[in-house]
Amino acid sequence: MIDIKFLRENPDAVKENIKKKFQDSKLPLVDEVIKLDAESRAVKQQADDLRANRNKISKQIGALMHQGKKEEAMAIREQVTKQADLLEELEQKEAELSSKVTEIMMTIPQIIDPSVPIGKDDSENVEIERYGEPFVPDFEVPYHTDIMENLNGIDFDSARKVAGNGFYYLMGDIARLHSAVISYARDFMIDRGFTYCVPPFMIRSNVVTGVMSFAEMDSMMYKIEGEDLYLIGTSEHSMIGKFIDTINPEDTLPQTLTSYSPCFRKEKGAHGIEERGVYRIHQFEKQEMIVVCKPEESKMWFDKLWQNTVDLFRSMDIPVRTLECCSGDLADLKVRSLDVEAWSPRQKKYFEVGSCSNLGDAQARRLKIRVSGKGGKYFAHTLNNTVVAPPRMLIAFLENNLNEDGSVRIPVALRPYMGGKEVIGK
RNA sequence: GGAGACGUAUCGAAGUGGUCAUAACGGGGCUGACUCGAAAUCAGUUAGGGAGCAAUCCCCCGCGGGUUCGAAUCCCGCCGUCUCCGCCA
Repeated sequence: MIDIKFLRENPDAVKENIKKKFQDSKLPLVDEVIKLDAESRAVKQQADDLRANRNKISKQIGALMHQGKKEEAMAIREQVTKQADLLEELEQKEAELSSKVTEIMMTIPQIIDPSVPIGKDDSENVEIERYGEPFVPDFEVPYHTDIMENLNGIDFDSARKVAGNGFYYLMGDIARLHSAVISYARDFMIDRGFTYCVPPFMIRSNVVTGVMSFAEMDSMMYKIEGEDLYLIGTSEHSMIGKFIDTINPEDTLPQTLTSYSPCFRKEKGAHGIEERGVYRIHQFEKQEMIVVCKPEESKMWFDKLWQNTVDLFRSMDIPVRTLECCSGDLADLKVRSLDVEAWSPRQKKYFEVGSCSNLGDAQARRLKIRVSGKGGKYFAHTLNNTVVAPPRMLIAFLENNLNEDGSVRIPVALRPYMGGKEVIGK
C-alpha cells in the first residue's frame, strides 16, 4: 500500500509504475482515487464542522442545566436535533468514501525498486548469479520419491488413507534428515545474529486479512471450524502479526528474527497439489527469517537475507542460483524480490527453494508498523525470506548427494544433527 | 467448560450522564536549576490518528454497535486479562 499523499502529489510516477508492471487496466484508478479522496476529505470537513457545532451546543446545554435553566436548554437543543439527519447522512457518506479509497489504494502497487528488471511474467525473470557447479552424475538420478522409497523414507499410501492427497509420512533416516535440516538451519541463523522464535501456528481472521489479500486467503488458508482461527501458511504471518499496530523505538531496530513453524496450505487453484512427490503439499515445515528495520537499511538487509539462504544451501553441497523477479512477476506489495533456486541434476534445471522479499513500507503502512525516533514517527520497512523449507529442499538434497548405489552422502555440516552419520543407505 | 472481577497515557490509578482527555493523584522518563559531581529538592516537560497554509477543529477511555442534545460513565455483542473450581501435556 502506498501513501495517498504521495499518489496525490505524484500521480504520474504512480502511473508510470503501474505501466512497468503491465497492469494498464489499473491506470484509471489513479485519477479516480484522487477524485474520491478529495470528495472524502470535503465530506469529512463538513461533518467535522457539524460535530464541532454539536459539541459546542451540548456544552452550553450542560452549563444551562447546571444553572437550572431548563427551558433555555431545551430551546437550543432544537438546533442539534435539526442538524442530526444531515450529520448522519454525511457520516454514512464519509464511511462509504473512505472505504472506497482504501479499497482502491490496496490495489495500487508499491513503487518498485529502480533496479527491478522490466518484464511481463516469470519467464522474464533474470538470473543474477550461480553458486557452485551444476553437476550431473553419469548415472541416472531417480525421481526424488523413488530415492526416498528406496531408503524406506516415505509412505504416501498410509498418508492418503489418513489425511488424503498432499500429505506424507516421512520415515526413518529421511524423517531424521528433515529434522536435522531444520535444526541446522535454526542454528545457522542464530549464529548470524538472528533471534530464534516459535510463533503461534494459528492466527485470527483480523491478522489474516491484514497480512494477505482475499484471493490469497481463499486459496491458501485452512480455517478452524467454529473458531475465529486459521492455520498459518507460513510463520511470516504470525511473525509480522506480532508487529501489527506497534510503535517501535528506533533503538529497538532492526528486529531480526528467525522462526520455525509448520505451514499449511490448501494450494487451491493455479498449481494444485503435485500428484507424486513433496514439491507442493498441504503441510510442510519451514525455517523463516523476517526483518523489521529503518527505511534506509532495508536495501542492505535484503542482500544479507538472500545471501543467508545461498550460504546455507552451499554448506550442504547444493548448487544454487539467484533469480531476480521482473516487474510483472512482482507481487503488488513488494519493492523487490529474489528467488533462490536449487539445482536439480535429474531435471537438469534449477527450481525454487526460497523467496526473499523487500516490502519497503507497504506492509508496514497497511499494518501500522511504525518507528519512533528523534525525527518523529515513520513507517518501518519489512522484509522476509525463506531460510529453508525441508520437504522441498530434500528434493535438491537427495538428488545432489546421491551415490550410484542409492545411498546418500551427509554433508559435514549436517552430520552432528544426524548422529555423526556420513551416509544413509539401506 | 463453570463462577467471579477487571480493561483509562510509559506504569499504578481516580473519574459511574455535562463545566474531565494531555485526562486528578502517585511513580517512571526527559530537560533545566541547585551541586565539584551525584543523591535529595524545586521548576518545566512527557499518548496516538485525521483535516487545514495557519488559527483551529474532528476522532480516540479494549473493539464494534445502540440510547441521548451530550457517553469513559447506561444498554447489547465481541475480544482480552486475572482469581477460584473442573479438566488436561
